[in-house]
Amino acid sequence: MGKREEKANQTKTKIVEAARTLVREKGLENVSVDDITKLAGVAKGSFYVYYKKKEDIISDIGCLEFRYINEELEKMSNLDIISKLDYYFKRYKEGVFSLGVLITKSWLQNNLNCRCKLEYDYNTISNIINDAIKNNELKKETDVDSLTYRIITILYGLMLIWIMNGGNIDINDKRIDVDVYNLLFPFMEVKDERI
Amino acid sequence: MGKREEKANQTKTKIVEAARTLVREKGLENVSVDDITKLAGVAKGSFYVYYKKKEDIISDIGCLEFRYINEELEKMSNLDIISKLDYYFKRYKEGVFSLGVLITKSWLQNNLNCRCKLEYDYNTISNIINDAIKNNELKKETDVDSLTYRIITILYGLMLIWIMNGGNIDINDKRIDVDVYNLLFPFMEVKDERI
Amino acid sequence: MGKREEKANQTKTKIVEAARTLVREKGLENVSVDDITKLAGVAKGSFYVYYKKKEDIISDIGCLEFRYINEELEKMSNLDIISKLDYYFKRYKEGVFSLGVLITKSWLQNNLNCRCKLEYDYNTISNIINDAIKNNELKKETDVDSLTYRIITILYGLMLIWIMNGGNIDINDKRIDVDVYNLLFPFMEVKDERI
Amino acid sequence: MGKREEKANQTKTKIVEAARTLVREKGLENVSVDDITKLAGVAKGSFYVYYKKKEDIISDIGCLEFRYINEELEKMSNLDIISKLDYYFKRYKEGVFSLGVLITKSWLQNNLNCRCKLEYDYNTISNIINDAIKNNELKKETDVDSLTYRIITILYGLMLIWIMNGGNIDINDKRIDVDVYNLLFPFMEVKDERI
DNA sequence: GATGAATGAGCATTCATTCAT
DNA sequence: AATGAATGAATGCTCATTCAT
Repeated sequence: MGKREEKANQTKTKIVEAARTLVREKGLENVSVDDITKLAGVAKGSFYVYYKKKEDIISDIGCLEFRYINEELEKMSNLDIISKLDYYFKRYKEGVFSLGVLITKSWLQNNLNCRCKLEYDYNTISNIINDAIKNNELKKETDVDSLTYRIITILYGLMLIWIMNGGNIDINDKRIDVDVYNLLFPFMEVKDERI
Repeated sequence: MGKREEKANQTKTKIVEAARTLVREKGLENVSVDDITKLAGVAKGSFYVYYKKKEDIISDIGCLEFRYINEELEKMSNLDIISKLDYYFKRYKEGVFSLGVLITKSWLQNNLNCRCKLEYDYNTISNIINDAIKNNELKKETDVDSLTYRIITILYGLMLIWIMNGGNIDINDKRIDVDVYNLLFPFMEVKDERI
Repeated sequence: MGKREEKANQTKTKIVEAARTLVREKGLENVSVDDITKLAGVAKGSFYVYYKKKEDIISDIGCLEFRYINEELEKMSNLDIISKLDYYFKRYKEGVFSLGVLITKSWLQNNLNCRCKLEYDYNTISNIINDAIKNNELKKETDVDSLTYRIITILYGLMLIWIMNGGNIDINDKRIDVDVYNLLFPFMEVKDERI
Repeated sequence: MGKREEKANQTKTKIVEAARTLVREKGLENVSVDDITKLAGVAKGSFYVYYKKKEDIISDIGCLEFRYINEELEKMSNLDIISKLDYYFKRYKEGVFSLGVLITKSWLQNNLNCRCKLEYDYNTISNIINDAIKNNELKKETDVDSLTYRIITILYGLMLIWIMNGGNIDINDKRIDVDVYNLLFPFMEVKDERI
């Protein structure tokens, strides 16, 4: 990477980090491009070197956090589905938790119309389920589509509750706990003796 | 009702209906007070006769729809919990459905910071559960708080998925179907022979 | 006075008193006709029964206070000029004092363009001076016009200083004290032995 | 100065000059930002590049004029107090005169609540007086505070009279003339033989 | 690439005034 | 005389975006 390229990268990083800080505090709608570039210590115009529209920066702020989760999941292929989903729920909650209410809210609002996040999450979860079917953890006749949606529903429901609570809910609060075992119970191949 | 009062009512109705139409199409943030009053065929200032701030109209547009549900539930006290919750989920989806994506989105965004809706829904559902415990439908030791949150989680998750799909999901689509029986199974007093 | 007339008078009185209270607190420019009529407990339209324009109420609020002074002065014709002016300055300060900063400010601002107040005060003072000349208290060659202006200058200067201090100056504070004797000294017929 | 900077300066100047013209004609309250920028031939938004609020421009319009006076006074330290005060009154009147009624009125109204101008003028005048005491022009026991206020009272009274006359009073009109000698007479160290 | 002055459409909100009842 | 719903012009201010340097 040449010096020029390096400097450019620095500028972009400064902008993203400033934006992240401000959006976390006040939410995207209450942060102006002016605020961002001022905090970043760069010129207003520089913002538009990297982003066409103000909103375009959101994906750089928020998605990153969630992408980590999926990358980590890929390295856990040898674990059973319950462990994977437990982990997934745990990390998801941590993601929302660490991002803060407002950043999540902004991210939510700016993605509310596009299906991209939904599709992304769908793929992650359906992959986990398909793997489990291949490994005979879940019944062959499991309706992957339905089960995936059932899980996403819970995921998004948790996110919304957390936001509506203003973020004032502990990550381990039992009210937002998910009982993965009971969730999967009807679909499991070899019934466990538990219960 | 005198002539004056009647006319005043008409004016407010015109405004709410115009607002409803526009917000449904474009979302509150993209609708100006000017747009609303122009469509309603009244003066801009008339809007402020009835609402102090632009956002204040949202509750008149949206909340009504959801309140109906709860009123109806009260009339169903003789039914069993599964029927009640089935009905509740069905009506909730219909509510979101008939309101349209954007109106729901607006409503959501303008209520995201206050816990009022969460509390309202919490009360409705925990009442249903408590009734079921009294009627010996659910185990005495059921953790009402947890179960209520589990149901709300699904409710809100569904709402979010539906919105993220841009409203293009059929109300009967099995992906957003809720299996109330399985949901309650671990808490039921007399185990059914099913499964 | 008939019953009708009496009621009408009550309404007007309510309006003036409400306006007075509000203007005293916030200044006319920050008080709307709505505020006034709401506090008065009458309909907005009633305001326009008595006043053509919003500003028209100011004279009813403010001038009254100052008119008293002049009426009182007329009853003091037998006193010497120094007593009269001492009294005049004292009452003027009391007037500004009791009206409050904002009402005075409003009154000032709404009369800044018209000469009426200036003329009114001019007449009052020049009358006092002319009387004094007749009574041989002041020299026959006294330039009435100049002396009147000299006194008004001090009067208005005091008022302005008082306002600029936000009204937080004591009515007896020596900084806004006027030494009438020294002021008149060069114009007095029979030099006093004082000093 | 770079081209950019130079241009920026031009823009600000255009705005101030346009504002000055309009405020002189109609008073700040009757001039909109739109009017100003239209006359200046710049975009409305440009106004807010230089001023946060509309009122903020007043100081740029008005204060300048008065600051000149104080700067000039500093260069006159070798003159006697009567010359200095004569000069001060003369320049003050000229300042108000050249600013126009409405600009002064605006400036007055926007400073009426803050003591800054009063304090500024207080300092200027008390400096002159203290110098005079040091130079044995005035008695050592002179109450500086009182005398300063006495002078300011006249200053502000003159300003108010001038404004109330709609500016239609000649700067040399004897009615707004100040007899500095008589004003200082009681405080002078070595009594002149005049009178 | 970086800058930041300039833009100008856009918008929420206020409020004096009117007039039918 | 009293009402208060309706009016709609007026206005301060924001801010995403452009572009000459």
